[in-house]
Amino acid sequence: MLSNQSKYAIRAVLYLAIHSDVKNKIGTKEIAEKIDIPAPFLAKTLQSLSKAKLIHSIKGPNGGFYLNKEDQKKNLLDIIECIDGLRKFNECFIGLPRCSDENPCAIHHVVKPFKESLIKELTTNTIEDFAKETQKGKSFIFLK
Amino acid sequence: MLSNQSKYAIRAVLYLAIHSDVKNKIGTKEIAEKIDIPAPFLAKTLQSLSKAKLIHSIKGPNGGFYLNKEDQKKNLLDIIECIDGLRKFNECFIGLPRCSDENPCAIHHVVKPFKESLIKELTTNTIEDFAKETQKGKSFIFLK
DNA sequence: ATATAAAAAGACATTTTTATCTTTATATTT
DNA sequence: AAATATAAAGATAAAAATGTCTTTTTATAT
Repeated sequence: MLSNQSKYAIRAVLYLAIHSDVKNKIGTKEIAEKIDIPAPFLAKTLQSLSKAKLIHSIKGPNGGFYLNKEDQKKNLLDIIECIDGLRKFNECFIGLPRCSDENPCAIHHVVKPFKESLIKELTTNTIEDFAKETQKGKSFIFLK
Repeated sequence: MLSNQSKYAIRAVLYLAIHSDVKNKIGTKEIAEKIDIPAPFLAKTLQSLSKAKLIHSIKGPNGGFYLNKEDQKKNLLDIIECIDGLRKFNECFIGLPRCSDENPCAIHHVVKPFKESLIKELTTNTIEDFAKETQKGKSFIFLK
């Protein structure tokens, strides 16, 4: 479904949502260790998110990545869009170039409702919302 | 979501469901042209399906691929399982190794219902069912 | 029997994704 | 101002997915 990179991005952003703010920046090494993903690849990933202003960063000693208040209000589809693009979500399940409601592929009507509701879930819930559930101990972003 | 190969497999199988039977075998070239996908890659794909007995084939002059009555009763998840495996459907949306109902990832509860219903749709409808809708002109397996 | 047409099998090539390493730029601290 | 820690950028490497080509096997038709 998602690329590894998008998965890493989501986990890293949720980690930042829980543990960082403007006063507490976090480096790639810590994040990579805590959510158990390759550090150099994560660095690349966070750079992309930072360039897109979905997260923020400061260089130098005591620098690192963090989410500000606005960043917390973004949603997971913003993250996915930045890393993978939305093609995956929009394109036809069996790869027809012009599949649409008017000219549906053989399984269009079976797949469409799930796509739509999934997108709705990923856009109406904020990063903060997901982070809060994890902070309450109701869900996890790492599991060994 | 699905790999290209799975998408090709589904389209090819639906093509065979509509156009083939034991008396009317179809070669890779015809299928590839009709559903607009690379012929050699399709050949590989059909060989895998054939090996798994999800479709059938005969070598030699007038040989080719076809679906028998039993094959028509199989479902699309069988096809996907043969080509991609089911890992994609079972694994955690954000890549946690031990994500489960008891230890859910941060978005487990948001994603789970869609996965389950999608799997249900892909298993309860047969290949024949999808083919019939296409034969009625209500859906397509190629679209230029 | 022989020739032929098709799938099956296997080797090869390309592209994309994933991952790592090195250098550069920049804030911060001393 | 200098040293340092960190992100940013860029180059390289490895693995997986996608796609192509060649050879072998086998059923059919002649």
